[in-house]
Amino acid sequence: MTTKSPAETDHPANVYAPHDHHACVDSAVQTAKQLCASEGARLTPIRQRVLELVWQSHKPVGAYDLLPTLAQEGFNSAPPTVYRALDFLLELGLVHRINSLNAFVGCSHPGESHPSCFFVCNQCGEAQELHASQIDQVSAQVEAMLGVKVQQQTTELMGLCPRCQG
Amino acid sequence: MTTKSPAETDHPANVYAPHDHHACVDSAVQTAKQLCASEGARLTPIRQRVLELVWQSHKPVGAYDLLPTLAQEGFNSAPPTVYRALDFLLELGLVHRINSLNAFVGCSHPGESHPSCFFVCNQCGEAQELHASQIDQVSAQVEAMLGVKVQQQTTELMGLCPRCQG
DNA sequence: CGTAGAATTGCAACATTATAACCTATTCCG
DNA sequence: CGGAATAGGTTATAATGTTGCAATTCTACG
Repeated sequence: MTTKSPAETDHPANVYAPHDHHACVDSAVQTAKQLCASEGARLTPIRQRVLELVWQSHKPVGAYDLLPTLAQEGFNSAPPTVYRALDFLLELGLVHRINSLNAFVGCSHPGESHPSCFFVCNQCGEAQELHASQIDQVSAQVEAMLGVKVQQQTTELMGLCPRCQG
Repeated sequence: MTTKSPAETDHPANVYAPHDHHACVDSAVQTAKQLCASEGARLTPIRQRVLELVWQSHKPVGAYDLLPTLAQEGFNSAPPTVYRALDFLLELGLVHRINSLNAFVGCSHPGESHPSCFFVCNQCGEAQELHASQIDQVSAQVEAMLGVKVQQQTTELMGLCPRCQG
């Protein structure tokens, strides 16, 4: 695989379309390594493995779902281990948390700080990260309306993906 | 208090400004009664009391926070009791759930189905429901972009309210 | 009325998700 | 090296939410 800058990642524009998912995982790990290098953060084996496991599919995954796999692979697998790895990945923006599901999913464009916005299929569970242009305008509009200062923003849309509508 | 249609409720446009909070609670209960009547739903004592308690402030409140008060007042106060009441109120759109806080807050405009959108102050914890015009356009934009069908939508903004920016 | 069916509530146990506290091991860097 | 900072191991527990079933209350309808 050729080296790419963090911005040029191999993620499909629509996860509900067929795609080479292997490339998703590879790309996520590559980007993570670069980001950690540039931030002086350490992508330890546990952290990298948790990142890979989160990326195993586009379905948000619960922290406890990761424990058995980590145990099988000889990693420590107590809850704090996984939560610490996830917290690390969250801080670097490598994963997002889907609050309505208590679950975690890989970020398709880490590095650039951005509001978290996902569509999640109610049936198959796959989540697509979005950069709807309207979303970015919301915080500005709200700041103007209320006189507040927005620090974080997350939007979660649920419904049926193209494959699950028929 | 004069009777009002559900649309004409007594809620301030900005909860961070001083307001007669008693009117918030009264209005919420009145609206709930009307809505239940028109829907053929039963606003039982527990359900009404839970609604009132959720409305005691504009801070989202955890389900377990309600248990001691209900117990003091002679209501049953096991978790299922509260969760059932909250589920009922959620279904009727009388309260919203703030997923990032695992907490519940009164809806200021029940009756009209709408996306849930809140600003929550990271410092004082008070939550303001919003009807940012951009928000309503997001689901249409996402449906067009991905070919999905959106069924629910929630947005949560966190930051500092006018009073807490000092 | 009065009873059948539906909705609601009481209750006990349990499941899931997340964190606290405390200690050891590793890594970084002067 | 040696001390500070970071990361990980371990145990226990907190916080949040659910299941299943029995008992009760309400409602509609004959």
